[in-house]
Formats: sequence, structure tokens, C-alpha cells
Amino acid sequence: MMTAIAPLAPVDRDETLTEKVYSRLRSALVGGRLVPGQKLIHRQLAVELGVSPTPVREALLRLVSEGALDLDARGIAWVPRLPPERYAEIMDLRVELEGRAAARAATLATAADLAALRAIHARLMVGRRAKDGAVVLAENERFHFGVIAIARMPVLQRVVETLWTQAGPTISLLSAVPRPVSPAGHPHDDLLRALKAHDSVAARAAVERDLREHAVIVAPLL
Amino acid sequence: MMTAIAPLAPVDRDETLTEKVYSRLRSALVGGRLVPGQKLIHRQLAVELGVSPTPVREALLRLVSEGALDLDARGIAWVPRLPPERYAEIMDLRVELEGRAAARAATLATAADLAALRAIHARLMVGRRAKDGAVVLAENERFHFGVIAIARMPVLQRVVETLWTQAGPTISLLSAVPRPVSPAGHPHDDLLRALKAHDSVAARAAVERDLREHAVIVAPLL
DNA sequence: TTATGCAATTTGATATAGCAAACGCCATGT
DNA sequence: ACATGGCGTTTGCTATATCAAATTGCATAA
Repeated sequence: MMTAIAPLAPVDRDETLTEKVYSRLRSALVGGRLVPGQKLIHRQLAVELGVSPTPVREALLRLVSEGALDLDARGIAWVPRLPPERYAEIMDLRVELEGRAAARAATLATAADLAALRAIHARLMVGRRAKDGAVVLAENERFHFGVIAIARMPVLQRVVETLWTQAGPTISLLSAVPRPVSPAGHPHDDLLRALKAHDSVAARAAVERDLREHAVIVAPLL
Repeated sequence: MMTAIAPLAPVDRDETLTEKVYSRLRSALVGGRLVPGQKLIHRQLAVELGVSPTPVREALLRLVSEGALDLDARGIAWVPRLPPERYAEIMDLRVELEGRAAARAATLATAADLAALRAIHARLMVGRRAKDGAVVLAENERFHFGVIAIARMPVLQRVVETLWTQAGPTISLLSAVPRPVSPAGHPHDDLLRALKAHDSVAARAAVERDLREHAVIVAPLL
């Protein structure tokens, strides 16, 4: 007789094609490689990706249900243009939700958490100096979701992910316009200090400044 | 030559089977007709509903992406049991988001808006006196989303919809335990007064009391 | 030149088919 | 009684087929 001597994590089935296609499309959206107005024909995408139309269709429908894509009258998916007031609504919600997560993260962050965040931010700054927009975008996303992960708020995390995806093509405009150096320093540094000091109020304020500075840059581009 | 003499609204295509199945499943979830732990086999559902497996699968995947269903290791969809801390997280987010919407609704509500909300709440009270849990649940949902609609915050509305669906099977426990009559009166009445007075602070407080009183009833059942 | 009409193509929605993995059941053996 | 092995069934995932509606391109007519 052979029983498990330790609780083993169950093997999670390998990623389905639907999930792979979804990830690739989402990454293209938040990376600015899909521009507002662009149509996504599922049969054509299927040929390009070398898969059948079914998983592509499922991935597109998922993005539609998250608000990242729209369907026209025929049912063709396209990247919506974000009206300024909708962008503002998304940013207001991000301020509240990410601020809330940061406040909680301040009470939970360990030294290891902080070290990981600092490493991410360091890579972001390298990318910025190298004027590599793709790196800045990717590391910025890692940093923000790294903070949320520390807060252990899975429902909020999922909501912010959908907000991020919805604003993706707009956020990525940032990579075109390099962020000016703020005299007050990078908000991520403020946030790191607040997390280290377990200062929830300062953490929330740092997130708010970070997002508001984003918004000031992006809003005129809409 | 014949041109449009007025900008006509484009005919939106009739609902797809996927959408019909989604609506029916979502309604079953928030109506408590699907209980935590229950499995949803898409091929079996397809037979029951008289459609092919494809639209059923798409509807299930959408609910999964909204967090209303989980997939087990095999990919079978099931209604998750909500851990108490996750229920608490959802309710905290609802308090913030619905409170924010109510505050804004207070600045925008018209007399017609108020009349519509009062009619909904009246039907809710009729259902409560008749001990008709289904009516109470349905009218309560209409009331809450009616307030959000007044606030015109489409992104927030979508988020609250997903939160509502996630907590659906749990919220519906309310229909089993009739809500005790609060000495302070029904929070919806407070909210209606606040909306009429354009008092954003009171509106937010009324929503918070409403949701907290729900939580007090439901939490022990988890 | 512009409008009209028709056929071929494109496309989304749905149904069906094929495959592989997992499950369940039952017979067999110890 | 319990473990083991095997086989048929169930099930999700992906591909393919079918259909209808919309679009496009082009020839023709005014």
C-alpha cells in the first residue's frame, strides 16, 4: 500500500489553446500592439496563429466580457476607443482599489516582498533610461500587481486586472511619451518607503500620486 | 436617391444562444437555484437546454472568467463555495463601489428616477410581506442597479455586476432567512430620502448600512 | 459618372466530429 | 474483504462543417 506522505499540489492541466490565445491578445492590448479601432477577425487570427477558429473565438469573447473589446453590429470584435470620461472613471476606480490594496500591503509586506518590488522597480528604471517603452510597461505592470499580491485580495486583484486590460491601449500611450522626471522623485520610491514603514496612509497616497501623474500625461492624448 | 433623414439607431442583432444560456445560468446563480459544489457538465446542460454544446461551453467560460464559477482539474465547471474572507472582501468592495455610485446618484437623480426606484422598492416590500424570496431577490437587484444606472458609471456598474454574480449563491441565502425588520427602518428608505435631498454623504451611508445588515445575516451561514 | 443589381466571398453563430484523458464499474485475484 | 487491472463511458478541448447574413466587386444600365 502506498499513500501520499505529504500533501502534494495537484497537477494543474496544461494551458488550453483558448488561454494561450487570450494571454497573447491581452498582452498585445496592454502593450499597445493593438490600436483602438482595429478589428479582430477570429477566422483570420486563427490562420495567423495556426489554430482553429474555436479557441480564438472563445478568447475574443472573454475579452469582450471583460470590456477590453467591443462587438460591432455584426459581431466582429474591435478595440474600442476610450472616451475621456470612461478613461477618467477607470482611473478613479484604480486609485481607490489600488490605493486600498497598497494600504493593506503596508500592513503585510515582508522584507522579501520589498526586495522583490525593489528589483522590479530597478528594472523599470533601467528600461526608462534606455528609453525602452516595452520594458517600462511590463515592469510597471509587474510592480503594481506585485503590490496587490502582497495585499492578498484576490477579488480586488481580478477587478484591477480587468480595468488594466480595458485601459490597456490607452495606458500604453505612456510608452510613446516618456514620463518626465518628477521633482518629488518617482512615486514608486514613495510607495516602497511607505510599505517598509508599514504606513498605510502614505502607501495609499503614493499610489494616488503615481496614477494621477499617469493620467496627467495620458489625458491630453485622448 | 434615398438617404437617411434621421440618425436611426442601428438594429442590434438578436441575442445569441450563448447570451441566452449565460443569462439563464447567471439568473439561476443569483437566484440560488445553483448551489455551491454543484457541477455543470456542458454537454449535459446542452441536452437539457436543447442546444449544441458550443454555446453552453462559451457561457460557462464567461462565468468562469467573471469568477462566478470555477474549473476543476479536469476543466469541469462548478459553483464554488465562497470562503468567508472572500465573501467579506466582496462585501467591502460592494460597500465602496455601490456607496460611490449612490453618492454620485444623489447629485444626478431626477424626480422620475426616484419614482421608478420607489416603485421597485414597493414591489420588494410586497414580496417580503408575502414571504416570496424570489421576488425580494429580483427587486432588490433591480433597486441596487437602478441606483447605479442613475450614477452613469458604466465601468463601475460592470464591476458590481461581476461581484453580484460571484456572491450570487451566497446572497440568495437571504431568501431563506427573512430579513428582520430593523428598528431604524429599511435602508432603502434612507437611501431614497438621501437621493431626494441630493445628500451624497447620507446616500453612501445608507448603502453601507444596507449591505452591512445583509452581511450580518449571511455571514453566520457560511 | 453614378446608381443598381447580382454573384462570389467573407464572417459570425451553431452544430457536429474526433481525440485523448479521466472516470467508473466490474471481474479477478490475493 | 480488499486491492488490482481492464474496458467501456463520460467529458473537455479542438477542429471541421453548415448556414445565414452581410459585404464586396464588378458588370450593366440610366
